[in-house]
Amino acid sequence: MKISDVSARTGLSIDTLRFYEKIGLIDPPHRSGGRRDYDETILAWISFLQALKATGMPLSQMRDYARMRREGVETSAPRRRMLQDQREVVKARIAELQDCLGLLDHKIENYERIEAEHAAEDRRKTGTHR
Amino acid sequence: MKISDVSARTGLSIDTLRFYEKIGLIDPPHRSGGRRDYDETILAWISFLQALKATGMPLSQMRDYARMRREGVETSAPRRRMLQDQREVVKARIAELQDCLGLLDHKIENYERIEAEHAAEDRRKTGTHR
DNA sequence: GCTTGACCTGGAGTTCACTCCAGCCGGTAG
DNA sequence: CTACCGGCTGGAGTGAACTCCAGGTCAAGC
Repeated sequence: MKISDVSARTGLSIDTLRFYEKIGLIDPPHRSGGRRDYDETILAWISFLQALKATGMPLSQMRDYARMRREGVETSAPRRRMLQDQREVVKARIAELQDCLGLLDHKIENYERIEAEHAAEDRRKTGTHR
Repeated sequence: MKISDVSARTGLSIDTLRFYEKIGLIDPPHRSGGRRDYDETILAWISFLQALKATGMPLSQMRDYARMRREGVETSAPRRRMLQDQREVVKARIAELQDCLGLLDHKIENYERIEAEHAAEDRRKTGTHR
């Protein structure tokens, strides 16, 4: 698979793929004629990276995870711990967002009330009552 | 209230408060002897800003909101719409994070399984079976 | 055989949201 | 009176995560 294929299938730009390789998130793929030649397994890994990113994990931590993954099964425990920690982060974030949702709902209701009053005011002024 | 008080009560640094003022998120407060002198109402506004920020809204949008707020009640509708849009953003983000949570749980279980097998393997090797 | 287009590299530039700094001022404690 | 503290300004610097660019290579199509 060419880099353009990986880009199309993952939604990451070609530049981002090379950037991720440079910082150690993605293993350097084989080359054919100087060009990167990825195998299919990269897609699952990238989609996992995208999920970690979606959780808000910084690239630096993702890089640590990727490094441990390369080191094999003996790093299983710390990797699991990383994911467990991240799960707590995500839970906390969800709770925070739910609080925000409540506040937004409250504010929106407030605006609706104000707009209704304002409209009533307008009707009274223009004499279009009832 | 001095800037250091506002900083202490909101958790925003003094630099951040001045920065928010510079970009138009916070109205320039009165000055006493050249120093900023905030009144209590600033606290509610900043806490609302912090909530918007927590939803992931960029400062540029928050600045638009702040500008409309200064313009008064006739901007009520667009402000309400902003908050409604942001509510959808937040809902989508919560859904995304919940998906991530599921993936993390799955991965963590996987690690637990692998670690259990690995431990079993170790016991067999060292002859400490059962 | 020449042009085109995809890919390569190293490095510079961008955006966002701060954060820090030098140099200045003015009120207060010793 | 002077030394210090907290605040002031304009502007530079930071870190994260890309994004873009110049200049080069190479295989394939016409």
